[in-house]
Amino acid sequence: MSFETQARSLPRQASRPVSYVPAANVSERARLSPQIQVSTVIFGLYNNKDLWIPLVKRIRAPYLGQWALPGGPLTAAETMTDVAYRSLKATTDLAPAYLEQLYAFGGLGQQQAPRTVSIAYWAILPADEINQDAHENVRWFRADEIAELDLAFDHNTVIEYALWRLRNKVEYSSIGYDVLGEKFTIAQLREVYEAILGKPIDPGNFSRQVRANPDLEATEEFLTGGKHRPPRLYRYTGAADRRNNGPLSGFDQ
Amino acid sequence: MSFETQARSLPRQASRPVSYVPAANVSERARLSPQIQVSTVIFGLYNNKDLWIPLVKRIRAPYLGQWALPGGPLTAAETMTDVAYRSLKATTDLAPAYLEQLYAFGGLGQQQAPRTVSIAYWAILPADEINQDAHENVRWFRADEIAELDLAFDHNTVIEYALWRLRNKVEYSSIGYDVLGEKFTIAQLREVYEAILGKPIDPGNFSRQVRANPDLEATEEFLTGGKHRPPRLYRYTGAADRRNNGPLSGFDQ
DNA sequence: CCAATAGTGTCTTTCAGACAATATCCT
DNA sequence: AGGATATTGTCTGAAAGACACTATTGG
Repeated sequence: MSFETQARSLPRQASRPVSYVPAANVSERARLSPQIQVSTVIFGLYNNKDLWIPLVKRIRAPYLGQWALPGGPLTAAETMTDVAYRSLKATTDLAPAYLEQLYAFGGLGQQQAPRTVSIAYWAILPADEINQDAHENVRWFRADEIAELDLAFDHNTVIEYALWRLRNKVEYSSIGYDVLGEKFTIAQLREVYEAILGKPIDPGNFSRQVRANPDLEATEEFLTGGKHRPPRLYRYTGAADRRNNGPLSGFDQ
Repeated sequence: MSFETQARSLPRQASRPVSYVPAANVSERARLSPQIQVSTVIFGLYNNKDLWIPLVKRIRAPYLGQWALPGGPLTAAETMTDVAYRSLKATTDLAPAYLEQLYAFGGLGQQQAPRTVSIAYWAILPADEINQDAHENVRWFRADEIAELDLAFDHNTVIEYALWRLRNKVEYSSIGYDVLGEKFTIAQLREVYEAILGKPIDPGNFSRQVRANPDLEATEEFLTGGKHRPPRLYRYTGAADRRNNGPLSGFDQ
């Protein structure tokens, strides 16, 4: 059986074999190879209500004076997550509840010399307190308002993509639990989801769905102090599971 | 209302503010910054039946003589996809039906000097013919058999992750259509899915589900020649939609 | 007619979501 | 008691999957 096919979504080029890409010697490679930069989109849940992102004001060219993602250059002795943690600490003083690589950006046509490849990470901070005034040259912005700003480099795109990934991921991974403390109420978890997704969720349905997860363990404690029926506290017992990042779970780069 | 929380999944460090990561001067950066390598996991559908991946035999240290993903160094004048396309051409002579970035790998502890960051891409080839003997030092392996090999670098991990992404993505993106020609039968599309997912799919249910997609247009042509009722040919009219890569669709890096 | 695949019908189960009803605390 | 949120109950509709059945060709 033979089915003829025609056009393709990408042009098919018939050409003679090209030999395997040759390697340059070390000094030539140093001249040719772009620099590597690590940037991090940091999501903070302020009062469990809204999503905020800290940006840093550029203090040198290019894009001097514009807002940019925190980050720094990758040196030979560090992993990329080392650099990501370092810029997290420099801008927020907090350790993230979750950190993962987003994408490697490295188009040409940037206003930069030497040419730079930027590895973007995204992180989410624990949900209690975030000090919005800790550091100079750092300002927190609501995630939804950033689209209106004109950021340095292609950082508008990076943030838009990070937000998309976060909102997708909260639905099927454990980051909702990572953001909370050891014990939490279903309503607190729901607030995290609502803040990330930016929309209200039916409390009854949410409670049922979430409690169907065998990794969620009911404690015998209840949270008192509200002027209503006290909600039960739960604990998340799920292992670092494959769903978060597939075969890359726990892979520290 | 105040909910006390305790432990976290990652340790919280209270520490004094760290100043923003300083930039080194250009010559120092060249010394410190790792080299950038682009590698590509190429998926080929041989006879629409199985998934195959081409590997290249290393002809220099490190890992001399072991199988590795095709790739090459990133130079200042190229985009990363340029390099990916180039290694595609060098190993298969075919243009891919789909190409996307996978992950940036750059852990320490590699047997390499200078330290290297490797940007991995994955690609899938159109589904008709694949010449398995075109190039020297290139050999095609069944995707499922590669786990038993001992590849160079961390390429076993890279391939495992690429396979995971491909299998996830075929369910909700348009790559199934991208692999086929302009007109195709539902059975051909099903074979692509079966090859990628590695399991049989019920023909009746698959047909219904796929035809529920408004981007699939029935033509008035039928494919004759089989010794059975001739199947109708279909055409995919979907635009490059956001579902493939979220806000990054069409972003060429 | 028979073999083989295309395509349809039907039934079951699962799950998300809307929304009403009940439970239990605080003041 | 009344306010407020927690938690449960019930219903509906969408969608996936199992599987039987009909349709249409070539031989």
